[in-house]
Amino acid sequence: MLQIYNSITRGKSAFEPLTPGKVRMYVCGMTVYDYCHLGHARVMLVFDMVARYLRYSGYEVDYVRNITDIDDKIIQRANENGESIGELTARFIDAMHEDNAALGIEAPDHEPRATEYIPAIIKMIEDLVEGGHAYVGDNHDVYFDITSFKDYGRLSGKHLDELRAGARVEVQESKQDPLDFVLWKAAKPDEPSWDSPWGKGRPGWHIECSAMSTACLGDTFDIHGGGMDLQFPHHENEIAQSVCATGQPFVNVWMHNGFVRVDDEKMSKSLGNFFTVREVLQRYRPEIVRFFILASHYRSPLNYSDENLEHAKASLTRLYTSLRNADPAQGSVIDSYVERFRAAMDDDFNTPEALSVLFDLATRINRASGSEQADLAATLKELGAVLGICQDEPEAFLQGTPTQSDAALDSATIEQLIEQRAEARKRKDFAESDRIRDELAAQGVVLEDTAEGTIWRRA
RNA sequence: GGCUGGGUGGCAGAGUGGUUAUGCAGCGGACUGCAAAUCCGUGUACGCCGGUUCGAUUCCGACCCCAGCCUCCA
Repeated sequence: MLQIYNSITRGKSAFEPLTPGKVRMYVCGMTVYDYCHLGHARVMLVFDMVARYLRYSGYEVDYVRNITDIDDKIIQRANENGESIGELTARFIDAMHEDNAALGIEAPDHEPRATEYIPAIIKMIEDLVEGGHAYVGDNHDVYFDITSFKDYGRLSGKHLDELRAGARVEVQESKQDPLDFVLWKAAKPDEPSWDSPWGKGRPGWHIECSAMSTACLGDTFDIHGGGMDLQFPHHENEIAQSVCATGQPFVNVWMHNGFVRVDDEKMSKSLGNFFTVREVLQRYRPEIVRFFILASHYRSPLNYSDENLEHAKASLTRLYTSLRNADPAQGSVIDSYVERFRAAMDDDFNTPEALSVLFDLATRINRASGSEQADLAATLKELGAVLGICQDEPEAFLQGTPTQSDAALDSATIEQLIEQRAEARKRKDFAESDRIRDELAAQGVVLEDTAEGTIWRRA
C-alpha cells in the first residue's frame, strides 16, 4: 500500500486516487527565461520518478507539468536581449527539453503553456469576481480577496494576522488587504497583453497554475507537486483560487521536494550560486546526476558538491560492474527483491532504501553464477528501470568518456596499449607491462586482468 | 519574531522502542607476477538535558544549532 507524505496534513497517509487505477498529477514547472539549474532538475527528476513508480505500480498516470511563458522576468530578459518574448521562451523551452532528455526524464503527458490558456484564466477570474472572491482595483488590476477564503494559510500553517505582522510587502494602494494577490495585471505600455473584461492585461502567476491544472485534470485531482519554496504563497494561492472558483476540493495530496543546496545554502538564481544542468553535464554523465538526486529522499535537502557526485559515480560503477559478467536477458525477475523494493518505494518514495535493494542484488550477482546470477541481474535491471538507472550496457557505462569535450584516449588506442602490455606480460617483462598500465592510469584508464583477458574501464 | 522541516558512525544517507541499512573511504584476509575488480571478515553512530519505560538514537518536554518560508524563486 502506497503511503505518501501530504504537506497539507503534515503526515503520511495511504494513497487512494479519486478514480481507481488512475492518477492525475500536476507539477509546477519552469518559468522559461534561462537555462534549467540543478534545482529545476531535481523537481523534474523527482516527479519523473513518482510517475514511473506509479505506473510500475499499475496506475494509469496523467502527468501535467506546466510552462510559465509570460511573466515579468521573461519580459525583462527579452528586452535586455533585444529579442521577442516568443523567441526567448522558445529557446529556453527547447533547452529544457534537451536537458530533460539528457537526464532520462520522460516527457509529461501534457505541458500546457500559460499563453495558450488565457481564455481559461480569464474565465476563472470572472468566476472569482462574480463569486465575490476578487475585485478590480483602482489601477485596473484584479485582486483576490484573501478574507473571502476561510482556509487561507492551511497548507503553509500560517495565520493571516501573523502574515500581516511579518509582511514585508509594500503596501499597495489598490489592494484592500496587503495580503491580497494579483490575478490580472493591467497592461503597461509596450508589454504583451490580452483583452479581458477588465481591459488589456496579462495573468498573474498563481492563477495560471489554477487554470491550467483545472483545465487539464478537472476541478479536483490527486497529486500536486513542486519545490518547497512554492508552498507559500504560490500553492496557498492556488488552493484559494481553485476552491473559490469551482466550489470543489482542489487537490488531495500536496508533494514538495527539498532543495538543492550549495555549501548549505539554497541554490537559487537570486543568490547566484546555481549550476545549470548543462554545466553539470559537462562534468558528469546524466545517469550519475540522476543517481545523485535519487540517492537522498526527495523531501530532504541535497547538497551539491563534487565529492557527492563522485560518490554517485562510484556507486553506479559498482552496480554496473556487477552486471558486467551477468546476462540479465537470460534471467527472470525474483519476486522477493521486487517486494522489498516496493516496500521501500511504497513508503513515501524512499529511493535511498530502494537503492539499497539494488546494492544487495549487486553483491549477490558478484557471488553467484549461471541461471541464479542471470535471475539476479534481470531483477536488478528491472528495478533499475523504475528509477531510470542501470539500463545502459555495462561496458558503455564503464568505458564512457567522462566529459563531452575531453581529449580522452580513444578505445582503439587503449586496446592497442593493452595488446602491447599483454606481449610484455607474456615475456614476463613486468616492468614494461606495469609502465603501460601506469601510463593508462595516468589517462584515467583502469585495467583489470581476468581469466578471459584484460578488460578496462575509465576511472 | 511567526510558521515549516531537520540535527545519525571519517563522508554521503536510510531506518528503528531491545536484533546488519546501504554506498564510498579505512583496516585484516583470499585471489593476483604486482595491481584492479570481486569475495570473506571488521565499525557498538544517532545534537544537549530531563522524563516515560525492564530497556530510547527511536516516544514526551525543555534547550542549543542548522535550513526553508513569511518578497520573485523548483
